[in-house]
Amino acid sequence: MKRKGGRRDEILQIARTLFAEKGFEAASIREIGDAAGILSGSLYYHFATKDDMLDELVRPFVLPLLKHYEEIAHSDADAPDRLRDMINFGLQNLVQKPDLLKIVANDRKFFAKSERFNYVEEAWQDIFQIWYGVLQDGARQGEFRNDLNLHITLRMIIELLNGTVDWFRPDGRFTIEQVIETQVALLFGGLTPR
Amino acid sequence: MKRKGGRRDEILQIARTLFAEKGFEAASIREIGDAAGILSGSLYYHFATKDDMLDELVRPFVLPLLKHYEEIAHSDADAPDRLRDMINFGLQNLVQKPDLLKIVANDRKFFAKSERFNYVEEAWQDIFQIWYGVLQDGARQGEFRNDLNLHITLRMIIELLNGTVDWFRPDGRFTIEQVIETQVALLFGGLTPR
DNA sequence: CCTACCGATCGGTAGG
DNA sequence: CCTACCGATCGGTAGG
Repeated sequence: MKRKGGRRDEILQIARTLFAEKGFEAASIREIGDAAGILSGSLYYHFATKDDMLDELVRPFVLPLLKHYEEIAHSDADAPDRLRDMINFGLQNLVQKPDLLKIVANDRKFFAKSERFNYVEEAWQDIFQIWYGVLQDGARQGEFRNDLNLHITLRMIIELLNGTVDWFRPDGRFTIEQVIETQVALLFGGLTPR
Repeated sequence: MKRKGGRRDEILQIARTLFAEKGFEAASIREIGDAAGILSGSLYYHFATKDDMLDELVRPFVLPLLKHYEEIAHSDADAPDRLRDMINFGLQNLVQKPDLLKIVANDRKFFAKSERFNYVEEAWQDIFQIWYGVLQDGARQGEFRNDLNLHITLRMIIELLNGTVDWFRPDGRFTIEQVIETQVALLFGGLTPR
């Protein structure tokens, strides 16, 4: 009885892979069907629409993501430690759920223009606010430099993390730990030797 | 006689806008026709294929771009100055030709998979190599820290610049000079006060 | 889950 | 540059 949704879940995971690879709109239901060994029309026995498949994948990913960032940001560590923790979490999350992060990061235009998926863009905005708060705290406490435009700095950090989605491969030359170390070192210390 | 291509060029500039806005594949020839006040079929009086339109836009943009980076990289300034110049050029270029940079940065997947447009991805690879050389020079000369993984650092810098394409607006809150200043300051000096 | 479709849209074309 | 199309592909459906 628990196994009833087994096939359904298999299809959903196949869709996840294709959405991440080609983008949601570019991935066709015929490709999903082919990969699942099924006719495209038969997908509609399991799911009402293509959008439903996306929603079922993305919703349970985005909301906990936001919640986790909130938890880190509201801990009582100092701003540099919280920033480190957020970078660490963001990149570890990339390794654990690369497909979902790719979808959510690369299809932002689609989510933003779709009423149904507005919550994804809203979650991004919330996450940005959380990062911004940490930057602001650090600048006020003198833990970060106060001569930087924080909005631009925030954009830079976000691009940095979301951009990593498109080149990092777990089986590649670098471990995620190396990437985290380099990104934290560069972000905190800069290129110039001290 | 010189005005013969006037209409043709108008259409090309309309296509440029739409390719940048929606991505090359998502922008349809019907949208281009509509925006030009023409039927989609009539576009083929001016251009043989949709790919031709893209090629005519992208080729004369990409090759000089690569050449310009090469010139900066081969100047006899020290590595930090060359890096500054490259960032400066990259961001000024973003202001002057935002559409073309968006196309070339955002449709990389398409260019990479298309044989005809391989030269775009190759130009990116060449540009990355140029940046990498400057980073390497600086690290060897002791002008940059030597404890950073340069490959990962390079990725970070590229993402930083290409990511700016998606949020910077010339009519927005920040001037490009502010963005350049912040990016250079953060990249060279880091978040931690000295 | 298959058979057999649907209307809409895609890039592109022949003939004027 | 328009008229009037083409075959291919899209997301989705009725009936079994």
